[in-house]
Amino acid sequence: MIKFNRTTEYGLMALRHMSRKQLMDPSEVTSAREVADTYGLPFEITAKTLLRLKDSGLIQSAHGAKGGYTLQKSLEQISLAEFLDLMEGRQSLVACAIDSDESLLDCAYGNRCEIKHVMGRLNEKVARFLSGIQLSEITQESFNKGSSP
Amino acid sequence: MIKFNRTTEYGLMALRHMSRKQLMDPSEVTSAREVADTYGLPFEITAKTLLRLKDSGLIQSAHGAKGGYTLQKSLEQISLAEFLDLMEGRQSLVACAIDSDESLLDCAYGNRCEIKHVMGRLNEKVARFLSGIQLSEITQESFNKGSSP
DNA sequence: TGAAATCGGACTCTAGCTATCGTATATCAG
DNA sequence: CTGATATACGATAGCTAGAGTCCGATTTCA
Ligand code: FES
Ligand code: FES
Repeated sequence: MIKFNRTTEYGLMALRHMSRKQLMDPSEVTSAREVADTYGLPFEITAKTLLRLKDSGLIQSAHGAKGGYTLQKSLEQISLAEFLDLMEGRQSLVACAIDSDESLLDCAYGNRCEIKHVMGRLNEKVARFLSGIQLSEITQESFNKGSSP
Repeated sequence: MIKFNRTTEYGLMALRHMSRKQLMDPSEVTSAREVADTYGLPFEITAKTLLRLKDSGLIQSAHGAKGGYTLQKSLEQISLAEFLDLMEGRQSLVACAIDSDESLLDCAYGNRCEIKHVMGRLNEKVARFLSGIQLSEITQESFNKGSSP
């Protein structure tokens, strides 16, 4: 149903790591090697993940020895929806209802399926839900525990 | 991020079909062949899907010619969370946080990962969100369009 | 000059989703 | 009784995306 892929989680772990480090000294840089070694992650994938975060504008990079990454955007300004878009690409509940318009693209049953429109609206509902979650809620401890159980 | 698999959508299409049919005459039965032919779905998978719905107690089966399936449970009593559990198995945002307890099972980074607890709470939040959606909202037209944008 | 870092591509391996085939069993109509 | 139409069930193949690995190029600091 709903599941993060590995790179998404690696990215969250890295962002949390950098966020905590830069709380004290904002000039501190973090290398992919450091993140991988700290948490036991595969180095190459960690490097690719950080590169992706950099290409997305979330972090900054510095080449060469003593180089590494630093946070560029405040994690309060990024929603989980945006982050998932960046890491895993825009997804949809069903293949043919990413947007209400470009629907029939890769769905063979688009013309006969009667639940497409409903799926589109449900999709928007999910997107709103994910947009309401700040990345800082995840990378910091103290994630809102009790709501209405 | 979040995506239904095919059998889940086939199941929803079938439930909607049966629901509409039985609105007028509750004694009407629906065969897998009928569903598959109506919507152009592969027959074998449709049959397997309906069988799964029957094993889950959502629908009833009648063997032999003139046999088929009939709705057993009211679709208002089933949440999207339950349905996804039935169709795709209990899933989690991350591999190691299905429940707050049995966490470290199949996650290699469980001991070092610092976002596991947060992921667990986020997972519960998603579950509450999906539990708040009735299956009838999907199988009927008129899915709640505007909430808080 | 070498070590450490970002950058980039190509490749394998695997698990899970999707689909198909074949077969057994049950029921109704004639 | 027989054939048509159902459900029920298992085995299997193809495919795709995810995850991980390997190799190389470039940049920068000491
Ligand atoms: S939304 Fe694609 S077949 Fe229904
Ligand atoms: S929750 Fe599994 S590694 Fe973080």
